[in-house]
Amino acid sequence: MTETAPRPTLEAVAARAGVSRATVSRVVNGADGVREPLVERVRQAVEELGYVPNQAARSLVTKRHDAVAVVIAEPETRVFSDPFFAQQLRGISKELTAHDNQLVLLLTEGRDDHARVGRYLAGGHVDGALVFSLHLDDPLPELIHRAGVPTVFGGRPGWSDGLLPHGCGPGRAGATPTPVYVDSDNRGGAREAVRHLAGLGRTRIAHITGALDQTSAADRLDGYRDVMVDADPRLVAEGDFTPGGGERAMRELLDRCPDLDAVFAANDLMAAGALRVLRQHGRRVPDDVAVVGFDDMLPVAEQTDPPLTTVRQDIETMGRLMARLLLRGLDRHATQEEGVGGTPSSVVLPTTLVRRATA
Amino acid sequence: MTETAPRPTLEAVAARAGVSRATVSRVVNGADGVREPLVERVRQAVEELGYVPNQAARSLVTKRHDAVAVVIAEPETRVFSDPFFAQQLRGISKELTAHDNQLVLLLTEGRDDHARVGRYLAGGHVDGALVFSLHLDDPLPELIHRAGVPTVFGGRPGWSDGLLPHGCGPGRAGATPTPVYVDSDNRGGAREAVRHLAGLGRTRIAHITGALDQTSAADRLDGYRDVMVDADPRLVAEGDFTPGGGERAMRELLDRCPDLDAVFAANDLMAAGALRVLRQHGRRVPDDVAVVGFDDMLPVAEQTDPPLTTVRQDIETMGRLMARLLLRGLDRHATQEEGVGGTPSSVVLPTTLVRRATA
DNA sequence: GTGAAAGCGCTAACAA
DNA sequence: TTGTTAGCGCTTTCAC
Repeated sequence: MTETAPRPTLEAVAARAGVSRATVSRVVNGADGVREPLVERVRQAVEELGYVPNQAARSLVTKRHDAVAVVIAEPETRVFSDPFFAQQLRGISKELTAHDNQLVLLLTEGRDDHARVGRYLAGGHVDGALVFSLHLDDPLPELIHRAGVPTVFGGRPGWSDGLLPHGCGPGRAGATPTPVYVDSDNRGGAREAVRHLAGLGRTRIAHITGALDQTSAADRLDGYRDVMVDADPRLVAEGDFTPGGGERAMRELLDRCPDLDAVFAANDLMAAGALRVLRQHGRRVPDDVAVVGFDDMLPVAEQTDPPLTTVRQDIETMGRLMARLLLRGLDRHATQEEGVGGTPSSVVLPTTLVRRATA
Repeated sequence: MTETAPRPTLEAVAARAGVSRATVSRVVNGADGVREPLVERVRQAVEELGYVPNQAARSLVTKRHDAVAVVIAEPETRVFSDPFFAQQLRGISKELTAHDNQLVLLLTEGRDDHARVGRYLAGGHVDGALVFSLHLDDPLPELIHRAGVPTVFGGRPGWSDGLLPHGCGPGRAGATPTPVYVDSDNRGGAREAVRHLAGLGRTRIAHITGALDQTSAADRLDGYRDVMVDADPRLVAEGDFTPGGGERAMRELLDRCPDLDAVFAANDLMAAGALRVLRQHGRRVPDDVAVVGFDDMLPVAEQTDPPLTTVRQDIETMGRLMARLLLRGLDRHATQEEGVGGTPSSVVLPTTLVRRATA
């Protein structure tokens, strides 16, 4: 299994190079003010001994970890099957590695996991956290808040309209924090989708919602209602952002309102499920029923039959932005220039309609 | 973004409870030998202060981290779209959390990432590593070896037949390590698949390989050849374990050998791709062409049309086993009982043929 | 420019 | 049973 020979320490390098620990530290950390020949000697000693700094020791004094946790409140099965997360993580990962930060992925399914994640964050393994796919009444924000870890949320948290859900923990933190988040203009995007369908002359426009305990789903529903002011409530069916959920919802809708002529699904995965059901029921798309999705997840939207018209949000950019916001906040923190660049605040990104063949 | 109030230390708790740091440490770590009333006082102080141990400080002295890295040598896009990884991670995750270990996921795409991962592992953030999806000539094993981190591989590493690829690093480690790995009986499973097809009376049996720089793909090809001793070499097309690769390979095969009557694909994803191409070309499955996959990835194998006959390997169990082997090894290490339970050694799991409709 | 020394927060001998 | 003490490996003043 590989043996664990004791790793060389700063001390060892210093001895070998014939200098003090302080000098080695300076060289290793790229501080200037060390004369060239010494630098060379130290470099060589480091090389020869295969020295790598012990991060625990370093963190103990610097209180930095150069690591950021990404917390996703979904079961593995979803995280690893919904391309949404892949894209978001890709964006985050790029930004973090560009700034030499490690990404630590934490998935939380159940209650036990929450406790574990809380301990991990509070244990000071990471400098900050990126949290997404929050659900209503999720204990996570409270936990994170108590852990005192700087955080940026992906998607507007459900409790942003006031206080944290369960009151503040002992000792930690002062005022109720204003959450910093990155989100798409879900409501606006939904409006655009539904208006597009209406512009096509459709009047019986149905909506398949996402999991309504997430703000993204609720916001898209609101957008739908903005346009369909007095819509038949039976035209709305609740989904859960999964293909299976989309199928179920579509069947339900077809059952309740056989005369529907359009469907706006809250994401592409559900739209794909809906398309399958429509085909099974002999409805032609877009002739009989027009369909619009949300996300523009390329591997999904381009592969459906026919290719999916959808609302595009730049997910990778959202990820990048989350990471950037967090790192900037950490920086600001470190350099004490509170308020110079201004406290980072939330960002809402615009969406665009991508026309393909389903509407 | 949340403020960072200084966290309370052991010292603070001790002061508040009116005991020594040692006692607090004992209580916090669940050591017995502390009298009940004191335990109570300490517990309360911990609670009141919201104390959480500083892991960096703890690791510095214990040299334990209760964290394990999972290293996957694939781009995010694949990791997050191939259910194989999801299942494996699920198994690993279950086993690790059962033993109170954190899972740290490290994805490595390119050369830069390798260096970063190497630094991370050598930096002593984790007690061990679980590595999979290794490719031939991957610098990872060498890096990990130099980092001196106990490791269990998922799938037999390509260099197991002798030494490490590039010679040993400076200072670290002694003898060439025998890699510990968990794998399926890829060759045996492939043989069974092909024999099954032969048993159906098929004679022009083609094979779509996986990425041949991975031992799993090479082993499955070997199994195919074991049965198809003097097969037409044109019956073998190279794929890459992705659906797109399966489609390409299938087209190639159809082009080269229009008379083929069966296909064994090295995984389900490629089999699904092959099925699509066969349908496009008007071949009926299994009447004209019988198809067998590998993996028995339920969300794939059961959803294909018709449902896929395939070689089942229990991926989640593989993951669990990898984690268990690693943890056991770490334990052994810690308790010095070298050799008592025997050094953990590799495991090869059996496969079974699952008959559905394609063969 | 370089080194000596203090101390980050914790655990683990060892004493009491 | 509890407290005292000595580091773990590193960074960082502060002298030289």
